Amino acid sequence: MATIKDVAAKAGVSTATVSRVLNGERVKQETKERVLAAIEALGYRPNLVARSLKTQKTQIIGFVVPDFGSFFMRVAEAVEEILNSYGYSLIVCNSNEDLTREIEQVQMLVERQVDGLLVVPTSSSSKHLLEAQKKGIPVVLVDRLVKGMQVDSVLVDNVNGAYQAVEHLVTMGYRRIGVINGRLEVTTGEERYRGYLRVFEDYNLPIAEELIRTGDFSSQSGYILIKELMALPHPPQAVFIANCYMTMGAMLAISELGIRVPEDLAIVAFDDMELYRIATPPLTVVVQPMEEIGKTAARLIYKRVSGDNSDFPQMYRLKPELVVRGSSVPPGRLEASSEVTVNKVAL
Amino acid sequence: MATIKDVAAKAGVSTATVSRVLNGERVKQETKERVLAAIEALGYRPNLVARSLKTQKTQIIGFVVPDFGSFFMRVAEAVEEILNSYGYSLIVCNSNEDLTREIEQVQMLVERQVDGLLVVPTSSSSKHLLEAQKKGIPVVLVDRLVKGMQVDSVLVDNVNGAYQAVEHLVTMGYRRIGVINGRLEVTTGEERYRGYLRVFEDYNLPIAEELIRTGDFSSQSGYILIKELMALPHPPQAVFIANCYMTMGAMLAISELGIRVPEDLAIVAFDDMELYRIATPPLTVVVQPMEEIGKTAARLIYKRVSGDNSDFPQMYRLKPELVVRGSSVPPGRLEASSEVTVNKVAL
DNA sequence: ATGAAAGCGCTAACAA
DNA sequence: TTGTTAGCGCTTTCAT
Repeated sequence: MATIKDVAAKAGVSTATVSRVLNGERVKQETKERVLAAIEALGYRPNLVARSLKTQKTQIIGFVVPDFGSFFMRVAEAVEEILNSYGYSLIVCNSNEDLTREIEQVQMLVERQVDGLLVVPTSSSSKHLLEAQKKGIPVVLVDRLVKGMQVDSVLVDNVNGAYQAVEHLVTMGYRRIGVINGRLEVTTGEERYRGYLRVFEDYNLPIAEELIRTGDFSSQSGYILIKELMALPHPPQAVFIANCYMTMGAMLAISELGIRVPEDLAIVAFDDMELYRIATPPLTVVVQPMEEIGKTAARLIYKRVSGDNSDFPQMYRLKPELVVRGSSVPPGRLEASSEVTVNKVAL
Repeated sequence: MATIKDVAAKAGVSTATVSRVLNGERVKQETKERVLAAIEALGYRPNLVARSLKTQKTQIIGFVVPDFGSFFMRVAEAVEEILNSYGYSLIVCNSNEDLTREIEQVQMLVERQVDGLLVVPTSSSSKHLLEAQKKGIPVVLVDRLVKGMQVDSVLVDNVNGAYQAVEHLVTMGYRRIGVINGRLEVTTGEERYRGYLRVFEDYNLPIAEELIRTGDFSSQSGYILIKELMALPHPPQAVFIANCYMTMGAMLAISELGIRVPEDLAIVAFDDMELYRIATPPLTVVVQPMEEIGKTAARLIYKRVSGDNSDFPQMYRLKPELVVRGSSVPPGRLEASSEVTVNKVAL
């Protein structure tokens, strides 16, 4: 492959001049044209690896996500778009919700000299992230927090999101409200659970321990736990499910069991997915601003890699939104179920 | 950050020796231990950018996909897993189903000196891919083909997949069968349409032109086109929808219109999604082997970057599978609708 | 078994 | 405005 030397030779100039043309520095118009012609003729493309070694900047941001599911990929899509517009590339890595793998991926990204790191931590272990910071690599936590670490973060107000969801059920008159939690050692799981509890506190309602189940965010656990709940001698009348994968599993179980929603069981879920709208009935959900999470995280890491360390550590708490659809209606007037849908179709 | 020089100094050896330890070459046990101790003490990690510049290999594979939706991400997940096990990293880029962007992404990946390229082409334009090949970068096409180009590819047998889907409807007795096609200039779109047509040919059935609609793979086009079809004076009794996003849009329209499935309209869709199983009724689909596509593509590109050019150009045609669920039942016995589900739940 | 030294392709002082 | 040159951190002959 042609190098800058070949171009220099062909254009009859030094490599420095070619470099200047490449980087848009001042070069005499005529020289510039000769260089450009040589580049064109040779089909020359700069070697970004060499450039990175020299400049000590790769223009790459690493993004470690726990899975390639729709939630994080919608975030990643927004991140990539913003970052590309700034001239950065994104490497998205899958930690598989596994700390060991997360550590490996972070280490690999550090060795690849990424300029910055976006991480959705799988646990509260922070050693590998601290190390990255120590090496001067800015880190921004996305969606989840690692406690006791000074770090930028872009999060969602999970407590109040869950609160709204459960409060919605309570104000409609439900009392036996179950919950399918995610992993409590992950902040999103813990916070959503806290939101659930807080409603009972605020409304001075008793909590039925047997209606509280803790899964691991997987659809499998949603499937199992909803079955456990519904097999109870006195099953819940409503349930709050803490993330989209568990909701998926729960809905499958529900359709297998022939449980009618919302007649037998009202549902409010955290996270929205396109298909929830075409479920029968469409699901009431707490929608997270995925695109905004991505854009905010991208802008923040860009700010840091650009050397702006003001307001460190910066924390964004984006607000989720309750969207009431057919899966939750007042226990009194179930006939109206199909009319409760209030979401605007946004294809 | 510590470099190999620092390690060498600390261990009292040359950088060459440190490099040998790093790369597992023969070094006296005692020396090795001293080097390892120095590495540990300094928290040294090799700079992969420098290594890449020297070895002319980045151990990175680029993967350009048209979107970050569940289909391609499931493929990407499998690709990453295999590639990581070979010591390679993956950069997934979004072309947004847009040729200009695809060209930019390919160019960027080439400049970043990726060792190999996986591409889901957005069109039959091949110039940028030929250029990459010319520079010695192996290219493997995934899911879609570019005609008139000598290139490795991992594809699905779309013609027979679509054929099975439509034949299933025909053998059940349906005759007025509509189709919502994807982009015909993309091979998957064209091949699935061909499969549809071939059934009518083979069964010597007349084709109703007004039941053939061509969209662009987006859920929006599915939404619009199913409405067009159902607004016909003589609407179809069954419809074949050529990909998952259009199916999503179509199902939303169907639920809005209050059309009953399969009573008013039987549906067979290309692509499976987890949520199709919890739709009412669950959807009959042609399932693509996403994981196998990813693994096959990963293994093939690995073979090429490893210098094995045997059997070039190699083409895999993986077989999709028809899974009959509740959205398609013989028009005669609709009462049985909920019993036809034959898929095994695989959570 | 180990070290010296060249060089991968580029950028950035510094000189001219 | 342009050229000369050093050097980013690593690997890899070639010597020793």
